Amino acid sequence: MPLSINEVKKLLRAKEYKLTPQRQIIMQVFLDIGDQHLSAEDVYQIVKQKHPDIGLATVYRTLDLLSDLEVLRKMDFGDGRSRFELNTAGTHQHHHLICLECGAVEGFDDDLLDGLEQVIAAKSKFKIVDHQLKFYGYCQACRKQEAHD
Amino acid sequence: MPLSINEVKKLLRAKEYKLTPQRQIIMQVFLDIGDQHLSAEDVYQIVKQKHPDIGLATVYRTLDLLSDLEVLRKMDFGDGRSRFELNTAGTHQHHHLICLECGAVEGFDDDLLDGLEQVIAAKSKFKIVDHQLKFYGYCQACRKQEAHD
DNA sequence: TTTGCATTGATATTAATTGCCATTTGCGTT
DNA sequence: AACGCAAATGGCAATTAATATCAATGCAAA
Repeated sequence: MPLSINEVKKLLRAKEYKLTPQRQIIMQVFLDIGDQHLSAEDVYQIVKQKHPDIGLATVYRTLDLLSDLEVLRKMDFGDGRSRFELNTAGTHQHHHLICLECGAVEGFDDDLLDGLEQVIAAKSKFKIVDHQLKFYGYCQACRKQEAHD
Repeated sequence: MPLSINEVKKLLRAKEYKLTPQRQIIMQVFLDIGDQHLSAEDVYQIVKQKHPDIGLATVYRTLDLLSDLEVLRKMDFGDGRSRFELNTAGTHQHHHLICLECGAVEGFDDDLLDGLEQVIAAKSKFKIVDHQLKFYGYCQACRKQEAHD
């Protein structure tokens, strides 16, 4: 499902939230930028270019809200700040390769774990609704510069 | 390999580090406590009971050092602070179930992904050295209180 | 013992995020 | 179309984890 602003609006309304201009502007950033992951500060900088009067607190609040709605997905790459990206769950799962040298993050898609959720759920008492998989290693650029093989 | 203080000492010496009393005390916390994950603050509080003169900065430095040595493993559960636990890599991989309601974290072991690393490595240009898998859901206690099924 | 260097502990600092609150705005109701 | 009110916003203060700084300490080798 290629998420549109209107669909986001419906999701908001369903939980008694409003689609304010600020929320729309922030949402549009993700729709425009595609499958990239952005920090709150990233979003703030992008948004400020055309809308200098938007507040950083609003950016944080909106990102949290959109994450609650599962429109965005909040991620943590271990560098102290959260990243957000469009949640494309349902179609395929998005995972990440993180370079231990330079911190670069590369995404990749795979469905291999969909079955695994049920296995784990059966073993534990958890009702599992989502999962996140991260691989750590060395990216191509860093492998060339230093001997990591 | 059931890690002992002596093995840690060897690892330290191999990289020209010393096994200071503070480092030994902090390491012992993890050896005593078993497979639990602790935040830096947790470790600080535990250590202070018997050794009130130990500094928080030393705790942070030691946890980082032991993580570099791969004696500990630094983890992020998305609540803003890092956790550390004994690294049992080599035997089996340790993963986590995180409750979205109360934040409880439960560990579980599984080898299912060992083969997957090679598949991903082949598809990407990364040299993969580690991975981390987290499942999000609702723990048994929270499932009883609210309807999450 | 003396010198050198890693380590430590206290404190200051940084940086991300959240809290607070007065003001504004969207939106259903008149 | 104007009203009323809760929701939302923006600016800034406060919080919190983590790191940097630096003088003092302590261990190891000469």
